[in-house]
Amino acid sequence: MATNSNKPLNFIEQIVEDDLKNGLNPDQLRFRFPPEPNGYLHIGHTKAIGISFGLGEKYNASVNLRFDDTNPTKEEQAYVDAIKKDVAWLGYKWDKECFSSDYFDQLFDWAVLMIKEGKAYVDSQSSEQMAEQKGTPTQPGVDGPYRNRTPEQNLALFYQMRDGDHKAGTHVLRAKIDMKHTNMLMRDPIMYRILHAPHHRTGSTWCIYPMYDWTHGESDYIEQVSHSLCSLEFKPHRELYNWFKHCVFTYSKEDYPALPKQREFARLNLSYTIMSKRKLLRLVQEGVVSGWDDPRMPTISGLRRRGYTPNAIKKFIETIGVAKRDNIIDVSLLEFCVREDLNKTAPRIMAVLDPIKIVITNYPEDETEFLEAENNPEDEQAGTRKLPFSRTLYIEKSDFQEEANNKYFRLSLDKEVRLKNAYIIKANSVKKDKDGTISEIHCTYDPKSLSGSGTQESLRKVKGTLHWVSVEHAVEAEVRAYDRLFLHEAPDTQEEDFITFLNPSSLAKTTAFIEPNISNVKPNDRFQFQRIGYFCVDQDSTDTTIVFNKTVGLRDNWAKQKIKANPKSTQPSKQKHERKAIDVIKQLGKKYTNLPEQKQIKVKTEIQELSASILYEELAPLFGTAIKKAGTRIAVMIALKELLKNGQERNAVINEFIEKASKDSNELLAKEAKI
RNA sequence: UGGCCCAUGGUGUAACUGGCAACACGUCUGGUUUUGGUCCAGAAGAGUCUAGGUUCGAGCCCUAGUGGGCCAACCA
Repeated sequence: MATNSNKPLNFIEQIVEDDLKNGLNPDQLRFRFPPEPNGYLHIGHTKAIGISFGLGEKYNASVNLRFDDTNPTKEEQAYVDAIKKDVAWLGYKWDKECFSSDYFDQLFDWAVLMIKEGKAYVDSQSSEQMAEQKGTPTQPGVDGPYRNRTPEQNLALFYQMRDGDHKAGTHVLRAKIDMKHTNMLMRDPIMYRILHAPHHRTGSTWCIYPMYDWTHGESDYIEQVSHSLCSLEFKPHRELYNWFKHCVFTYSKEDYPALPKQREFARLNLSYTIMSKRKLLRLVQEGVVSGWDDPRMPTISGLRRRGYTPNAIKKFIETIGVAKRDNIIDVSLLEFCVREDLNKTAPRIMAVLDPIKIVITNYPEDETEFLEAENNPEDEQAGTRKLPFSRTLYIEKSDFQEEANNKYFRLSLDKEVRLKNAYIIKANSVKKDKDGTISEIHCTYDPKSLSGSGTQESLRKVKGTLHWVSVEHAVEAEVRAYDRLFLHEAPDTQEEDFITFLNPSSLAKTTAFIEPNISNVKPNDRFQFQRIGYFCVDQDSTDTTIVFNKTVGLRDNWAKQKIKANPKSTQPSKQKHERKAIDVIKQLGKKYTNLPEQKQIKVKTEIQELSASILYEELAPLFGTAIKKAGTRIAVMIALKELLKNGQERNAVINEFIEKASKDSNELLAKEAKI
């Protein structure tokens, strides 16, 4: 596998490398992505997917897709299917498709062994009672009344639980660990609960279901996963993960010789959006969005429908890195990644979103010309197409102002502008409605200025180039433009209900006029509407109306300039001089390292004395006692820091110090090196 | 009155395990351009949460503090 040797390793890769160095056989490397099928995958999952599958690719190791399906009340086959579709769409290939429910028998057998060993017991209290005995993070728990049932009693009850003899909530199986443990999860965690609910895979076979902690690690173990990677909030679970892991290892080390290792990374947070399945589900259920695949959703299916590409998403995940500190990544980075990809691949077309009519008065009434246009200037293979041009055209309303200053590169009266792939035109007059709104712009064109014709006129430079579309030939289409779903940068972190931060105008539907070369488009086809942004064909398109989703706008420096107030002040760093002085000392130290060992001690003292004495001489007048007391280099540091708070001439003083110190020290070093 | 984790430009990640804090996005300049896109060239912006300590030398090691996060579901 081609590993990027010059790219620094993230801390997880570091761990893998260390394990390999310490004797782990590369063949034993195995990873897994373990979603619960209770919702759709979102961009946050993509990070987890990218980490585990990325490791799989890097080390040529297999990666399982495992559905953590231990809670039948929340899980559905439909989610399983959606998840598989999303992972496959991203371009990852899993080795085995696994289900935690496949291990229910094995888990049960192990639980029986644990009961026999006295490591698990049946508790028959209410959840409230158990919660009370559990204590709090700051207070230890106490043992419950059923904690010392005999293995025989426990076993009998456990079988009854399995056989459906008890109602939900009456009994649970608990691991017997330590009710006073500082880690709450170790205070006799529940392993099984009774749930008379059908499971999407095991049907009504079971009425007891294992809990996350008593399933996840064991599933890793059964699949012989080497590195079980999850997000930071599972860190406290690691201790329990290891406890269970060692229990089952004693029962099955012949069958499953290797022990998995759980490691945790910080999950992804994206600005202006939420990343919790529960909250996303609420948006769907309350009809805030049209579904899990609404293009405003941060779900993979939403991003797909919005026009994002797997490449763009992968690039994004690669760029954000992996670490352990909380983070909020700005959406602008995601947007950069799609633009970068789409710029290279999306064919360009002309589309006018907010039209105003122009009439080219010196162009023949019923003539139509077909002009040649490049499909993608970034891709020579993309070829060209023909664009119909006629006397009456639409241009963008925002591309015309009756009067404008010369910062405005677009069309205004008596000014010239080029129509992309066509002619240079000049605006002569406007026609207005009774209420004063402009209904038509009357222009004249320069017939010799046709793009690509090679004439002198065609080579003339004009400031602006506009996109346009022939009124007669244009195709109408619905365009859906999206904005961030939330107005708050981090709606997840706020006390208030996240719903209150919804952006009321996150969706804007308009009718656009588009060049006619779009008759054969199909859903998911992506285009660049020139000068506007990237758009893709939505699945809602019909035979009569095409629907486009706006993926992302082009970068727009013009819009920025208009908004811009004033840039920040640029203050040079105040401490430049001080830093430089410190660097000199460091450099002297470095050179000293290169000396033979016997000389180091001698030179070291000399350097110290030297720098101290220089500073003393130069700075004592300014600082007096602080410096006088100091006989070592540390005093130099102190003095330099003091400088920060004092007089004006310090820069000159320090400059002198730097010069003198380096000169003298270098001489000294040179001399010592020679001797 | 606990345990665990984390702290580096505006954002996100680096820093070869101690040697002049780098990369990407974003921002700003200039150039090219028939997309105010792309591309090219350049700039500004942090001295690494604070205070001590170890060291010739600390973002990296030690101590204490501060700030943030996670942990008390028969959820995962």
